[in-house]
Amino acid sequence: MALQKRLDYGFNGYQVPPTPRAARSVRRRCVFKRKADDQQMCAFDLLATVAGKLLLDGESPASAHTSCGKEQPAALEDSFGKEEKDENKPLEKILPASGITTSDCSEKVGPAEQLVNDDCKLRLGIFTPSVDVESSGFRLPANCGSEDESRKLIKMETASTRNLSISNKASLCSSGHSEALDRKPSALVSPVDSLKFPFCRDNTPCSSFPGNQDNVKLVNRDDDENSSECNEPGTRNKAFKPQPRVGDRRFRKLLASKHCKITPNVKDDERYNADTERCDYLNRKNNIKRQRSMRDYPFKKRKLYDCSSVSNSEEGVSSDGICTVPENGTNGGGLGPGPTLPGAIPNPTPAAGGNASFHSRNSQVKLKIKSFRVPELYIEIPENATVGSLKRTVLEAVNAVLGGGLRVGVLLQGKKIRDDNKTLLQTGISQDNKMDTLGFTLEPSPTPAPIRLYPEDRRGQLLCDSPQPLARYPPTPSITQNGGQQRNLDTPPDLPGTSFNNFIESDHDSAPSPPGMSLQRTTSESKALVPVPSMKQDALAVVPLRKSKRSESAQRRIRRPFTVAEVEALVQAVEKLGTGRWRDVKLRAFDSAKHRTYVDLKDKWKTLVHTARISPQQRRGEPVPQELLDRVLTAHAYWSQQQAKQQLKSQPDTSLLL
DNA sequence: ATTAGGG
DNA sequence: CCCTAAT
Repeated sequence: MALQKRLDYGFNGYQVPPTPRAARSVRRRCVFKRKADDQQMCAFDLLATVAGKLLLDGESPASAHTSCGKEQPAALEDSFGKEEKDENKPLEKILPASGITTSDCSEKVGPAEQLVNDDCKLRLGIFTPSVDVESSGFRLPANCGSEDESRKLIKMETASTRNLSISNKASLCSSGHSEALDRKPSALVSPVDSLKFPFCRDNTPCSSFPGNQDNVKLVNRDDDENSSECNEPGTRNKAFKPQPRVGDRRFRKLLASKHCKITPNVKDDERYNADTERCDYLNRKNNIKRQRSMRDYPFKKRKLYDCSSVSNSEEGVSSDGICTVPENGTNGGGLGPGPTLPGAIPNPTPAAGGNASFHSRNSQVKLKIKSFRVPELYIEIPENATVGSLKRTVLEAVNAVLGGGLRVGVLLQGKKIRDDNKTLLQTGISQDNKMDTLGFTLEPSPTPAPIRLYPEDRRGQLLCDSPQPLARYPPTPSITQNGGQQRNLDTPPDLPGTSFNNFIESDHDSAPSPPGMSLQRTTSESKALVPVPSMKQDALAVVPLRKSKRSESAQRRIRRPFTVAEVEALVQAVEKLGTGRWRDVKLRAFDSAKHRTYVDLKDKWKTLVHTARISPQQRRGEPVPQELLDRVLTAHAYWSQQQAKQQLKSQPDTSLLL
């Protein structure tokens, strides 16, 4: 690196040590650095600050953009709005023209900066597809006092994102109440206004199975090698792992969920926070649904997956006591575990001093969150890296942030509302005149056990103090996750923008984004956002130091569920070759799928056989056509028999003896 | 390097 | 998917 010049996209966050794999990869490096003074903060803090402006319905129709452009996800956009198409082109070649420069980014970023020579910061913005309010808006049943207007539609505009000055975050964090901090826009921001990340992409690498005949070979572009190294498990930053699960789900829901209803019931929130373990299922489900809907989002949650696994271990280890407990303490006293139906009327949560009377009426407040913007990311990448790698790097960075576990904060008139138990009415959110000042922020979720960099940090208190999001989007109750079939009607998993995971995962494909989704530049950034100090970040920040048992050794490979096409290829190959010849099967049908080893195929077959034997209701993951499963059983039976015969022949003695 | 099977 | 044992 000494010789190499790096671009540093700023994200005031954490540093992510290159994973072994990344290290090996000469091509690029991704390093997240956090500012020196910001060491203890978690990147998430910064990133996640998002503010939203709520507009009353109809207030500014123009602002509601629902169209979705087709852009590549994570496409690097130069300042001119022109997208660099050649991913293989070295950055240095395009940078000058693109406005991304290596020029002067003088700010020191912190300890890590030794690695960095030049810092160029790009602002990253993430845009969620606008969601139709009607169908997708969040509904917040609120107890309404005087006015019974049944519903207010609120459109939330993208809030502007700003960099938080982190200097005194300590105070910020600890102070229990929100102060609107004022942040100054970071000087680091490069000319590049923002990178846009469409949430809605529909690239499906998915392969329709090509060959119908005998030799089916999957053309798998899923090469590990080519795909971003960053995405590779090994490359993945472990630092981020801790938060993923919860955040993942939550985030997804926040972003995309249509039909999400949020009940004011705080308790629900709490409950949801607690459940971090179902992410996998959720993800899986999402994938499935997605496919069913014909929208294959290429990105799978590869990273998240890894992250979670790692993080978990970390969590367990972390001694801070920061708990993994999501947020209980303060408000949610006893959240009943039982799932609350979305439509259920929230129990009035008597906040201290709250007006119990209010809850008698429920007015619905509809909110539409058009997009969230991710504040700043620092990315370090070699100058000669390709655009494609840059994209992946950015994607990874964003993913790390988003997938790390987010929670939502609610700001009203610049103040953070910490009491989750208050009703919208009580806080004034339901009042029209205050809608404008309503903002949402994304904050790192405290849930994942953070690993702290500095032992002495005051993280503990911070965590405790952390504000409770007013309206957190409740993840679908366990129902959804368990029964593959049954899902909450209110939360269709399929939304394009919904799964961030997917987004992240697909490094290779750059399919066109699904119609309807657009990336728009947020013009409103300037307004609306209220500064939110990030506090719990500490937890996140910790990550870098963590040494997981695994960290040193090879990392677990990313989970890559077999697609139906792959299954078909496998079945076909096995039908022909039989079981026990996995190497041949691999060569025959998965020769190009570098990430599928013969062991994987063997394992898959094993699971397929199992899957075929269990009832459809018990099956999880992407549904495999019954027809294929039947073939699996047939082939399995046949080859098992063959095998038996073989053995019989080879060892007649045995039979004789018996 | 493969195969088989348990975890 | 991982890990191991046995080939």
